[in-house]
Amino acid sequence: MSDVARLAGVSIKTVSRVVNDEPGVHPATAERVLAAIDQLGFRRNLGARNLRRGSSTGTIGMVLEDVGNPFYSGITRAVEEVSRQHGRQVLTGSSDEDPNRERELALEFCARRVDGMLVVPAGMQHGYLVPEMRAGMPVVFLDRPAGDVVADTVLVDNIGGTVLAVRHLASHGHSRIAFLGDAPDIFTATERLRGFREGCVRAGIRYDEELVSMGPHDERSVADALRRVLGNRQPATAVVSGNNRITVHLLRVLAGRTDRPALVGFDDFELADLLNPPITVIAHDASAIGKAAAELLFSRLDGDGSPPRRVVLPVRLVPRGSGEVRP
Amino acid sequence: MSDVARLAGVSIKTVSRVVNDEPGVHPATAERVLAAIDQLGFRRNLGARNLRRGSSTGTIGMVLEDVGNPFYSGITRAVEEVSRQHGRQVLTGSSDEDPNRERELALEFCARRVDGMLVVPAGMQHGYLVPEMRAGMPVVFLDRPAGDVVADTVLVDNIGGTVLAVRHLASHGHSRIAFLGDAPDIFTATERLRGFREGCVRAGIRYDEELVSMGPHDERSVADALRRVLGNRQPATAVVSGNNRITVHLLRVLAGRTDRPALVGFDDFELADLLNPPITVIAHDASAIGKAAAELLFSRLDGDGSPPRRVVLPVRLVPRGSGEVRP
DNA sequence: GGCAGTCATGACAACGTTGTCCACTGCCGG
DNA sequence: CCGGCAGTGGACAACGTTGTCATGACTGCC
Repeated sequence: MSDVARLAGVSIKTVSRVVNDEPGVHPATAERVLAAIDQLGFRRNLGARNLRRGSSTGTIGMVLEDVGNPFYSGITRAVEEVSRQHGRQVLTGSSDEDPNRERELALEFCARRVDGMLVVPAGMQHGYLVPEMRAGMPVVFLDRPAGDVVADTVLVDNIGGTVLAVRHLASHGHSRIAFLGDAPDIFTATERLRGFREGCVRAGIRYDEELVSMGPHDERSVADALRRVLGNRQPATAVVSGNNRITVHLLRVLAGRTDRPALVGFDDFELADLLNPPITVIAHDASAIGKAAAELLFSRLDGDGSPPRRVVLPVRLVPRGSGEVRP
Repeated sequence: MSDVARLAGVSIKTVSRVVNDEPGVHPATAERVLAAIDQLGFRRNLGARNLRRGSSTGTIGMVLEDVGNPFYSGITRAVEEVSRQHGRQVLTGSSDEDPNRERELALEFCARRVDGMLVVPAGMQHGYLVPEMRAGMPVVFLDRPAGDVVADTVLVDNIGGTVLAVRHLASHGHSRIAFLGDAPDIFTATERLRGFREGCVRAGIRYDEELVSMGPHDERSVADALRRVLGNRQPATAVVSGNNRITVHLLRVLAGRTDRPALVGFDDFELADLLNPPITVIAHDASAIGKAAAELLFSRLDGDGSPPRRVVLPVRLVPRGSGEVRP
């Protein structure tokens, strides 16, 4: 900046005035300054600016499980969109379900003085965020609630979703329904299992633990689980899958078989409608989650001091065929 | 920091020494300082630190087309991974193919003093980056080359890919092959078209402009284009699709028809193998692109001053069925 | 001509941190 | 008893900006 000032023959403060569009600079002077800026390729240092002004850094942080997963990248996209409208950039990091990594990323973002943070919790302990939150940094948790702090949270109706799935399958005559879910330390997994159980009760079906297999799941473990529930003395005639990845594994395993059980998957996914049979899913909108969470975050940044909110977004069953099979 | 110093009864410099693990602090003193830090929830301001040290900001910027697109989110994930190994955070932004937005994002990242930048070009003019590059900021372009600057670039073998696709279809007896590509101002689109043409020549097939439709494409325009090439006096018996989104649109359009042409799609996508018929694709690895680009960037940051490189990653044809149909 | 009132500009401090350099305390050997 | 040395701690400047306030040159008016 002082280089620019020297070249334009003005003081550094005048350059500052020009780059900040402050009034009170003679047009001819401004012209000279702009020319100098252009010639030197000067770009003001936002870090220094933020330091001096004590103002926001213009960034928000986002910790999620895996940007590579279409579900989370959909969320990311929506968050980016809302952030743009509010003039903020987004720092992202993937935790890979590792609580330490989540913590590391979140604290790193704090040190960078993000204006706010969106977190898809990997672990159950979030006490480490309390000092920041007390210092005024808003945090919104997405997809899963925080372990041990009260904070804004955006969830989908996990329980309602699996209740719907079971009801749907039961209404098509299934009474032996299996559930393949994610690892039980993941909030959404246990909620969906709970909904599954509740759905069984409401539909008057016996809840059979032998038909439940909780992850972590890869293709092989899904194959094993499927073999088990289908090879049972009283085999399952339908399966509810706990998330999009498990559904995909399941589809790949089922591709080789002829005795395909009915299937309802939690989470919608691209091309589900073009498979044979098309896959019935519990759909919810990833971008809606991102949008709701980001908007909640920005309302906090705009001074909304109301008590922490818990937003639960609705899910809907999209019947496509795979769940309408009769046993 | 001065609060911490006051609470611990030391000078602010001593606190600095403690947080930086500098030698020359009495263990008992360090203990007191750490306790004070913990009690106050102090987190050092990385912005100020970087300003003072004139060191790297520990961030890299990444401008891409749309994080929500699985192809780019795969790249993002790989970039994140490599960046983590090099101790950097990643700022991302989606340009939506808008050159102005790309420029805006890139300059914003520059103002934040990112250590380096990865750019999927939306436009053809990148002169605006020259000052930064001259000032030592490495930039690597991905998926498409920069318009008017010489710089590191990571591409896939677009031409080779469509040549392969045409050869494959021709070897199954097709001689009337259509090409549905993206907008011609997108580098990959014209390259793939060029490969298509070249493939026709090599296979001894007549290249017929009436069978080519360049986008931008949505589902409706794909349907129109398909109707045109199939309704031709000499209808196409096979289609090459120019990218994953066009392929998906095409699949949705084709779902209703019985006279399905053979199909080879550029870009692999999840579940392509589970469709009926399974979709033959020109596959390349999104994460390999991200990894290669990020590693190139970090090698520049580590001082590699060799001339700009152009890395072209191989593609391969994955035969699955949709391309093996006979006319 | 003098005086208030504008306008354009600049000097200086401060943001939170760290590097440099100096000062103090003991303690040792001569 | 003193000089020097090792081990500590602190004062101060600087990073690149911007907010505050002061300065100086003009203008218009009595």
